[in-house]
Amino acid sequence: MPSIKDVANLAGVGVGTVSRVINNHSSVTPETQEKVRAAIKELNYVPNEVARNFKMQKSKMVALLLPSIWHPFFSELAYYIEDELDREGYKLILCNSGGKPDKELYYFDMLNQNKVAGIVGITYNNIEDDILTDIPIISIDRHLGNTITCVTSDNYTGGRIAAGKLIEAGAKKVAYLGINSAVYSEVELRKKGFIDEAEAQGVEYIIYEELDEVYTDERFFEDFFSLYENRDVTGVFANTDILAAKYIDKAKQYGIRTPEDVKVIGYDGIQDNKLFHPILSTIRQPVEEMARMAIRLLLKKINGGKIKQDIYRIPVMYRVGETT
Amino acid sequence: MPSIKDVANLAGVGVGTVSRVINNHSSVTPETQEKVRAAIKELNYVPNEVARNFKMQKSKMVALLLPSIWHPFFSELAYYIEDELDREGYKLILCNSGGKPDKELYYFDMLNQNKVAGIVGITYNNIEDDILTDIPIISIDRHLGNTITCVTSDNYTGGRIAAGKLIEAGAKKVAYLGINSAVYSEVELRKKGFIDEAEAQGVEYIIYEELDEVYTDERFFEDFFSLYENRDVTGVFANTDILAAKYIDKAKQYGIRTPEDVKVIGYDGIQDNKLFHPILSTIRQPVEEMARMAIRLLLKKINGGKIKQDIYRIPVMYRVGETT
DNA sequence: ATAACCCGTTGAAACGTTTCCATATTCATG
DNA sequence: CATGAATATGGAAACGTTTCAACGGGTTAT
Repeated sequence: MPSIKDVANLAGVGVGTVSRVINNHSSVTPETQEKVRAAIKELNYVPNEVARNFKMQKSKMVALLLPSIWHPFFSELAYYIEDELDREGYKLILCNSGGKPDKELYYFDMLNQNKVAGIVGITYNNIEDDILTDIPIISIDRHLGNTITCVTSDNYTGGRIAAGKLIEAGAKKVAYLGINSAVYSEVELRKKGFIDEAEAQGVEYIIYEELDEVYTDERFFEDFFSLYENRDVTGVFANTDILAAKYIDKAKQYGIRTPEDVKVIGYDGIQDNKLFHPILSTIRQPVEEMARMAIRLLLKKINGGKIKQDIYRIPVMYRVGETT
Repeated sequence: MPSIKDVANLAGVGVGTVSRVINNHSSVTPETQEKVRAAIKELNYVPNEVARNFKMQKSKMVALLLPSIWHPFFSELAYYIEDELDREGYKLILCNSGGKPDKELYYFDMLNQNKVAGIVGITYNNIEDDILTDIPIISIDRHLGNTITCVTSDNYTGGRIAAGKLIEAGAKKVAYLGINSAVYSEVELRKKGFIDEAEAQGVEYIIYEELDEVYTDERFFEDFFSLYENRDVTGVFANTDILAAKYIDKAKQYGIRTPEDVKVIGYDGIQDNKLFHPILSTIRQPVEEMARMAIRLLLKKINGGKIKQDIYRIPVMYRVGETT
């Protein structure tokens, strides 16, 4: 494997000159450039990126740390993140934490050792400031503390729209269904928007949540349907699409039909084709914009730029399906 | 950021000793070890993995090159691949080629420069031998040439099972539906198995394919349904789940009901919950086994091991859904 | 004619590891 | 006690790149 030195020798120039030709830094005369390029071609030389990273003490690698790439929301996000990174010449390292705090810490440690240029973190715990010495980090969909810039969808407005659309579709009593991990604070805004809209319109509402994931889905829904005051709910806003689909499935077992008896709206917009039913009415997160925005902000940080806001909220859209 | 030298100085030992303690290579007395560990702790030293990679002329990074992580089949695969790699202390670089040959080459080039330890390639073109100087590579689901070891599901048996199950479910005339890229040779076996089983059972069959992707889905199905000889098909084996779902959707528009009028079986098994309908009857690819097998083989290659077979076929399973 | 300057170029130093050879120490053996 | 073997440690070299101080030669200004 030829090195820059071999190129320099063959071309009859110094290594510095070769380096400057490769990176076209300062000026090199056209003749010299030609000689160098010829030598590169002849030797089939390719720059050793690892050596470069080492010398520069930084790499063009960005890590994406998320619970599971298997989840369709995250895989879509990852797709756009990789695309945006690639446009800027960065590589993506993928890390599945499984949502486990210790695995997240383990990965932070590893990324630290590997001197990645930056991290996009979709974590379930707060990130301690002292974990990351000086690696820029952006979070998506989770507000992790004021030091870390966060890109998220406009959860509050999403909640308001959801309530509004349910009511518009004829719901007289609406319910918010949520399963959250405790530190996942940003999602609370979906609830808040929902409540505010229901109250603004004077419609009765219920909040039904499971925060600590001690319940199984089974128990969660069993309890919901057995509670007397939930009997006359005619509009349901589930805080994720998956939860909405689970609700619809369970409801059917109780003889409650969607959308005839109850209107349902989810959140995320993970269905990207119309092949499987029910097609959920949902608050669509602008995944592509979130991904690209996150990367642009991250690269700005990497390049020493200052970022003004600490939360960027991208507008959501209501997407009508078969469940309202 | 402290280096190994700082640790050595503080501990009052040589750099070699520190290195040996970190990697516990040859013997170091317990006392010396203790001194070194204390110094490491005090300085908050973490080994610089980039420098190590540089010196060793190899990294613990493996690249996964695939058309799109967004596709549920690939995202499941990626999940298990990352998991298996992580167990062995390897990191995963994710590359979406979009199925574009030039992007694939571009990535190969990049990975070459970055001296990744190995590549899992799910590509749409044949990989030229000369592209990869000496990076071990494994392909999944695509047989790319005899030099490259391939892990795949047992496509032939899958095809036979599909035909068998359709006939068992009462189909009198069966059809194979396929959309393939031309070099994607391994999938041909699904067709071959299908044909062999239909012939073995003496059942009439049709092969309906689109190889070059010049048709839109629209045209593909329009032509299928308008062909006279396709009218009495009562069993359809689509070579992917997505294609099966599209077929069912289109068929409905023509007044053909599934499974009443036609039984449908897909291939892949991408649905991992029972929330969306129709739940496809399908030939389930053993994604997890394929992923782990691929990584185990790749790591074996990386560590200089010899691999006996050049194709590893993992058994498939028939998973019954609502469409047969 | 000399000084000052500019431009293109050179090559050594440095980045943080691992490895290997040399040296120092310990220990067992005769 | 002398010798040799085994064990423990130190430190220089090397990996391939970038960068920077220094240099040479040509041009311009004085």
